[in-house]
Order: sequence, then structure tokens, then C-alpha cells
Amino acid sequence: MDYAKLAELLFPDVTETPEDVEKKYPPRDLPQDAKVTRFAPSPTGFVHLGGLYQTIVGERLAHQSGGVFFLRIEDTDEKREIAGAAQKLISTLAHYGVHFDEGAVIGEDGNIAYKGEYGPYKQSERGPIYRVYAKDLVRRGLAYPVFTTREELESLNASDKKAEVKSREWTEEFAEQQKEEMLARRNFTIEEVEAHLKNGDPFVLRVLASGDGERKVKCFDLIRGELELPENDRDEIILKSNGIPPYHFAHAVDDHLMGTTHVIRGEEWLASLPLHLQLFSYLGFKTPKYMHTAQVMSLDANGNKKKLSKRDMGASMDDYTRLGYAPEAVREYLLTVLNSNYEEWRSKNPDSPYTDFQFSIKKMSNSGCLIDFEKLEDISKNVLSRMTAEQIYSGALEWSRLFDEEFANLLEADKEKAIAVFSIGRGGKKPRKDFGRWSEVKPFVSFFYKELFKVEDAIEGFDKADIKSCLADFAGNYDENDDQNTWFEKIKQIAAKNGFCPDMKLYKADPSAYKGSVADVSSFIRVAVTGRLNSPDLFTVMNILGKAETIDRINSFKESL
RNA sequence: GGCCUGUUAGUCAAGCGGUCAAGACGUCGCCCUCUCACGGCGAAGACAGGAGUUCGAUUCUCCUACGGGUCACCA
Repeated sequence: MDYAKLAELLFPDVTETPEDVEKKYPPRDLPQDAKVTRFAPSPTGFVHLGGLYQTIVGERLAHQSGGVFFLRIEDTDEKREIAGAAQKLISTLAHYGVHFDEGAVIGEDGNIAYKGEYGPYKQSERGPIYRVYAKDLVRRGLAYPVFTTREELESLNASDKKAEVKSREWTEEFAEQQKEEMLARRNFTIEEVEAHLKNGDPFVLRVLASGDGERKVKCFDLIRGELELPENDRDEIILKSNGIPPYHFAHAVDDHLMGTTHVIRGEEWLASLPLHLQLFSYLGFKTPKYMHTAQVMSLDANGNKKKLSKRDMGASMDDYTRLGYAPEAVREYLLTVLNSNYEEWRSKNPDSPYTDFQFSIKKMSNSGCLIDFEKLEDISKNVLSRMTAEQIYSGALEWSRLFDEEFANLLEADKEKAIAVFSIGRGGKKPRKDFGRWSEVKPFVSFFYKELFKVEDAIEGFDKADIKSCLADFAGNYDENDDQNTWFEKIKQIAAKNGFCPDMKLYKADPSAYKGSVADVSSFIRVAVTGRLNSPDLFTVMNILGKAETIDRINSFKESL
């Protein structure tokens, strides 16, 4: 077979050679150990938790080594592409603190723009580049065309195919048949090709598999160590009939030309690593380092772990936004999952920016983890407890603007009050941890607002007359200028006067000697003022509410009894 | 089904031939305390199973079981 002729027939329009292309993308001028990493999603609509997870790894490794982190849009499957998805992806990642140095960015007009010298960063615009390498492979007898008819092509349907693959029965005969078909495809003549071309028949390009499935190749993965995988023995498609390559070929060409040093991707790619290695070798490219990250899982109906799929709760970053998790908290959670020593580091460095942490590949786990919302909640409480009242205010306001207009308006109507509320128990060594999500803020502080206040808890086990008497005494004696000690001394006096024990130790020694304790008296006041049995420090609460409101609430509660 | 990969408490995880097998979340108990929250102390809870190598296996090897992944003109 005259491969040079075949190459010309197939790609008459391609005049460049790989050498020409290489010249346009010289090696990057970076420090010795700088890592170049990338995130290469297909723009199918939303950011997956697993995507954020990988993105954090790539961002950390690149930036911590003085390297480059870029974004490449893998839009080679036009059927699945969703308009505006790339913008959303970039802004969502930015929301979580992930920023790219290069590649797709959001331009000043709000549309996608591109930055950097190693583009195009959108695969659908790289057709000419792929074709140069594809032609070269054909010329060297390493790739060959397979023709189909237009009708056949049109009947191809992605979701049908997916269903077919899933339900397929894998028997030995089937494997045998596949092999035979592959071998048959390799047999063709130049004349046949010419006829097809003349006829306008579409074709795909397949690589000639160099391996033997019975033999193993040693592969190295930075997370998993040395692996033995079967050699590639399948003639994979490297150019679809639309002239755009599927993932494999695009990965090899792009990551080589873009100077990627570390390929970080999900473990679902592990199985195709030998193919990729073969491609790099055919193309004469230096292989990048590979890191196949563990999957984030969720529990299915049978209690089994499953790869977190699109529909699962917690798969989309939108879920976290809606639920009210602060981006910092989600990032913090992911970091603890990603690097097993992160949590320890964080407890020693509670106030350091996460970028101070030395992220290491060694500390990454190679088995999939279940997303643990309880843990996330705990981490989130810690994160929020370290924020200033001002930060809480803006976080809560931002979330409420989207999901609770009424509360957002209340927050905005009196910022000073909101800040005072959020300052309770904040700052200092042991801050309160009352909420872990923005959505939990309103239920916690609602009683501060007249519009939301209502008596939620009931006092049980006490004589109404006693309750009324205590409340009347408190209302009659309340002075907003008292300090906390004086304030509480007054409550003790009221307790004693009404037959309640003012001292808890005394009371515990002999509860039957009293109607109750000062704790009970406090609870009367607490329910009257906050509507609840539990609340943050009452003295402070009253200060924020103001005397008029406090007395008013006590009186109306008294009357309701 | 073939191949790959993984398996330490409910969850996430240290460990890398000799440990009473860390720690965190969750659960429970106690303390602090006017309630709550915080904080402190403590408890229960794990090396999937079986062979082998070894003086000694959670750690190395093999087998079994069970998860997960993959086998598309999807990425």
C-alpha cells in the first residue's frame, strides 16, 4: 500500500507537517519543577463535584510550583453541548476560588474569550491541527480510514449507543467477532478508497493497534504507582467523520502541544491509558505524568457505593449553592478528602489561607470516597464560625437574595442590627457554631425580627401564676443600662422572691425544696422574649432588641398565658 | 463476561514486617453552664475471608468474596 498516496487522498487540503505545527508551540519557559496542568471538561451544562475536586488538584499543583493552570474546552461532541455552559463553568469555578491562568476565560463582554499562546483552547477550533497529525499517521501507515454511508452515519445515536453498550452481553464469541471485524476493516485497497471518496462517503480514521491484549505494559501513575495494563489491541477511532477527534487523540495532541506536564483525570480513564501511551509513542511525543483520581461516590438504593452520577444529590455544584453551603466550606471539605493530612494542618493553622498548605500527590487516596454531608456540615460550621460578622452578613444576604427574598429584605433594611446579631458569640477562641449553611441563618435569628417572631416553645410544669409573677417582676426591674452581672443578679433576686432557688448547686442538692430554680425563671423570660427554650445569651439578645421591644414581648406573652 | 482496580469502625482516614492499630465526623455518657452553642474529658466501634512467606503479618505473595471502573463516531 502506498501510504503517502493514501494520505494525500484522504487529506488533500492539509499542507502543514507536524514540524510546522511544533514550531508554533515552543516549550514553555518555566522554572525547573513547574507543573503545567489543565482542566478539560466538556461543556455539558453543570459543574460536577468530581470536576471541582480535580480542579483543586490541578490548580494547587500548578500554582504551588510556579506553573500554569489552564482551561481547555472539550467540545468535540456537538450533540451534547449546551449553550452557555462554558461561561457557567468558569464562573462557578471562580466562585469556589479556582482561577485559570490561561485558556478559556470570560471576556469583558461576558462571552467566552481566550488567553494564552498555546491555543486554540477549544477543541472544535483545533480541527486543522488534528488533521496534520492524522495525515502524518496515515502517511506512516499507522492509521487508516474506514468508510461508511451517509445513511449509516445518520442513524448513529449517542444515547442508543450508550444503552446498547450497557446491555451488551459479553461473550467470548462476541469478543471474537469484534476482533474479526477489526481485522477485516484493515483490508482495503487504494482503489476502494478512491471510489468512496469520489462517492462522497464519510470516513473515520482509526489507529493501527500496536499491542497484544495478552501482554502487559507497565504504566506509572503518580497516585497509584506502578500498574500493569494490557497492551492496546484495538484500532480506536482517532478522527470522527466530522473531522474532529474523540477524546483520546485530542488528549495526545493537545496536551503535548500545550505543554501539559501532569494529566489529572478521573479513574475512568485508567483503562484507556495504554491506548494513550501508544498514541504518544506513534506521534513521537513525550508522555506527561498521569494522575487518575479516585471517584466521588454516592449510595444507591441498595446501599452500594456508586460513582456520583449527574442526577444524584450533591453531584452538581448548584446543589451546594441551593443548600446554602459557603464555597469556602465546600473547598475545605474537598481538601480534607483530597489530602489526608489537610485536616491536621488546618487544626494547627486555623487562620491560614488554604494556599499555605503544601498539597502533596503522595497524600492522595486511591480509593473512592462517599460524600459525607455530616462531615461537610461540621467543616462548614467551623469555616463560618471563623468568619467576621460582616462576612456572615454578606454571605447570608447573597444567598437570601436568591432563595429567600423576604429575609434578604429584612437583612438589608437594618444592616446594623443584623451585624449585631451575627456578632453574638463571634470572635475569640471558642466561637459559637450555630449554623453551617446560609439556609440555617434565618431559622436561627428569626426571633430578632418582629416580622418573623413567634412563640415556638411552650413552658411546661409550672404554675401560670408563678410565671406571670416572675415576668412582671422582671419587666418592672429591667434596666437596659445594667451590666450583665447586675442583670443576672436581678433575675436571681426575682427567683428567690418567687420561691425559686437562685443557686443551681443548692437547687440540685434538694430540688424538692423549691418551685424550681433560677434556670427555670430564666427560661420563662427566654421563651417570652425569644419564643424559644433555647437561645444565645439572653442579656445580649435584649440589648439588641432594645428595651421597648423586650418589655413588649414579655407583656404580651404574659397576657397570652 | 474479559480486563483493570480497590477493600482498616456507620463515614473519611493514618499505617508502609514488631503499634495496647492514630485522628476527624457521627453516636452515647460525664463535666462546664441560667438554656442553647462552644469547650473539656471519656466510651462503644475496624484490619473482608482463607492459604502461604517470615521468628513475627493490617503491612509482602496467591486464591476466594464483595465493591468500583472499562469494553461508543461520550467525554
